[in-house]
Amino acid sequence: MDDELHERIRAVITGVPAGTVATYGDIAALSGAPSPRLVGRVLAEDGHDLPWHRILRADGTPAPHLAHEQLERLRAEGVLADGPRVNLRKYRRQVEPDSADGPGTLF
DNA sequence: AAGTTGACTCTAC
DNA sequence: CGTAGAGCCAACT
Repeated sequence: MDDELHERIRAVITGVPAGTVATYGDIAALSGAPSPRLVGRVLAEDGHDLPWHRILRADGTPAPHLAHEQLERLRAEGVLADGPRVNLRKYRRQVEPDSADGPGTLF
């Protein structure tokens, strides 16, 4: 049943560390969701108890209708947004501090 | 059953 | 940086 997937998605979102952010695609990949859209659906339906404000779109901008509050909440957690956009490079999953590579080559 | 919709993403121009 | 199209999946009409 997809109930399990639903719960798994919730679990992954809950597991996102405070002060960091993740994209819908990330949640989808980590939870095994077939598509990022499912993540959005779960959040819309049952995200009231989850740290939904840590979930951003692939370009670092939050969903249009929530943008205002989301950025506000993130700011309260120490995630500083550059305009309407959040620096995914810096806050996304808190990637390793060093990749033996110059800037821009990460990921 | 077929068409829309939506807290999405990617590639192309 | 912007728009456009295609792919995507489950719920809703």
